Amino acid sequence: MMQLHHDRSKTLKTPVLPAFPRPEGMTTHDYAFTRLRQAIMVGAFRPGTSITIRGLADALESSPTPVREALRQLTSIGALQFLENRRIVVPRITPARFEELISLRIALESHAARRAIAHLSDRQIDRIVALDDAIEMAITVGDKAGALIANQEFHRRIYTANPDQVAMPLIESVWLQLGPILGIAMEHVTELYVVDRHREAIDALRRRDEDAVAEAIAADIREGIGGFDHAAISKLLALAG
Amino acid sequence: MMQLHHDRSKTLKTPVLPAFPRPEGMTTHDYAFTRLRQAIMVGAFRPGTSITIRGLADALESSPTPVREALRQLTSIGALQFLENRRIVVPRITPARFEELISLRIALESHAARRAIAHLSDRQIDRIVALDDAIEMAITVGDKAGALIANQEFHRRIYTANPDQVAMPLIESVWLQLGPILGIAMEHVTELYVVDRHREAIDALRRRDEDAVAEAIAADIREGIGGFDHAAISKLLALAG
DNA sequence: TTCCGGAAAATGTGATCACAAAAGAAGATT
DNA sequence: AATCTTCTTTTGTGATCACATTTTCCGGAA
Repeated sequence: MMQLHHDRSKTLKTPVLPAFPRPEGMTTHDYAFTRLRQAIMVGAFRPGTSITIRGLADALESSPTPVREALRQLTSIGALQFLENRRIVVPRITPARFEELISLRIALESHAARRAIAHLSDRQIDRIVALDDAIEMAITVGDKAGALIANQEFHRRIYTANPDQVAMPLIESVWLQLGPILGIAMEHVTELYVVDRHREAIDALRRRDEDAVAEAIAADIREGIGGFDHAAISKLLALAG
Repeated sequence: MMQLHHDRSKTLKTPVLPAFPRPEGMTTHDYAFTRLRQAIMVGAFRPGTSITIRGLADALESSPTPVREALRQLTSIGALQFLENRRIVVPRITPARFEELISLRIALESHAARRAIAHLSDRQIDRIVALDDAIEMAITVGDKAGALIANQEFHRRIYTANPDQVAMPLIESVWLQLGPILGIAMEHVTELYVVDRHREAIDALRRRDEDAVAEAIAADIREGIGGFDHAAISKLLALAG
């Protein structure tokens, strides 16, 4: 494998991806997929951005085959879209679609939280509290991306406590679909609010109170990214073409 | 494009897929994806079945590249699994995982039904009733696969009435994950029950009664495939290796 | 028979290339 | 200036091949 390949040495039009080193033994395809996925999840792409296979292959210093596979996978989970004319784009979001995504997030995540409660040990809950501290730390430092990732990890840690859980991939699909608009929002919001319902969720977890946990998670989503109303989303989308 | 390629003319170990003609203009990749997806959805594959890229490429009379893309997409939605040793298999199901999937189906589909109600016209409801008639017809004739597909179409038709709906792909992901065990169940169930809550759901739709619709859908799932309890699933899985 | 080791076959991976379709650029026509 | 036409470039698609890893097979030793 690993033959030489010629760099096309052109100016890359492809957006710069947050780089991360390629773990030993990871396939080219998997690397491309993971890196793209991460980039979309944290809002590195704008809605409507068009992607080219060869451009990405050059950026990742590989060839079209594994990149195309990665892009295809990303379309399967709603992160990208292959249009009729065979162009590849980051899906555009309408206010209505945005509201559907938020509503779906609430349904999925409150469900996942309920199913996880029985599996959460006190020790695990302590580790989740630590994560919440990390979030507030990132916020005070002003590290938006860091806060975002830590926040996702906070939610993920709760839901995946259930070893037989099957909802996490679907939840992440929704996160991916919200990624692009999240990127826009982050740019236009100068200061980060510290309003979250994490403490409330944690208390409810400690009490093993299903309804309270579900309500705290729902409120957290509603008041977080879900807090953008119809008009705000329209404005954001207009600002970013 | 469309160069010649040599048929390896061997006995194909790959399970026979329900054939369907390739629509004009559809790419090889898309054809492979659609056909495999359909096959898995109706239970044509057993849990644990292993798949090979070249085998499928031969069966579909194409080459590894587009087939691999299709398989990769199917893994993204939980229909297949690439193992560590790079083998591709239909995921195995444990009773606990089965229960999680059913529970997730209920959460997702009752949510999708709620969000669809406002968009359903009386005319659309009439068409859904016709679909329900088709299901009962298929059942009396003994056409299991037909009944299954019509049943899925019944659900899909309701949820997709909402034009901004985003849950359908996730719901189909869950259907795909249930497909293999559904295939086993269909083999070991000699007679088809006609117990469904479709009439109840339709009446609730007509009344635009959100809670009643959600409850009817939930009951339909619980008493349908969801009706298999822990013991029954274990038995089914044991019967089919 | 059982277990081990090495050869042979099968299989996933990824780079490359030819092809077709789409997009973009440039010039002519209205 | 706007629109259409033609040529060039870009881009997605899919077949093919070389390579590395894994699996399978088979013969010999315990």
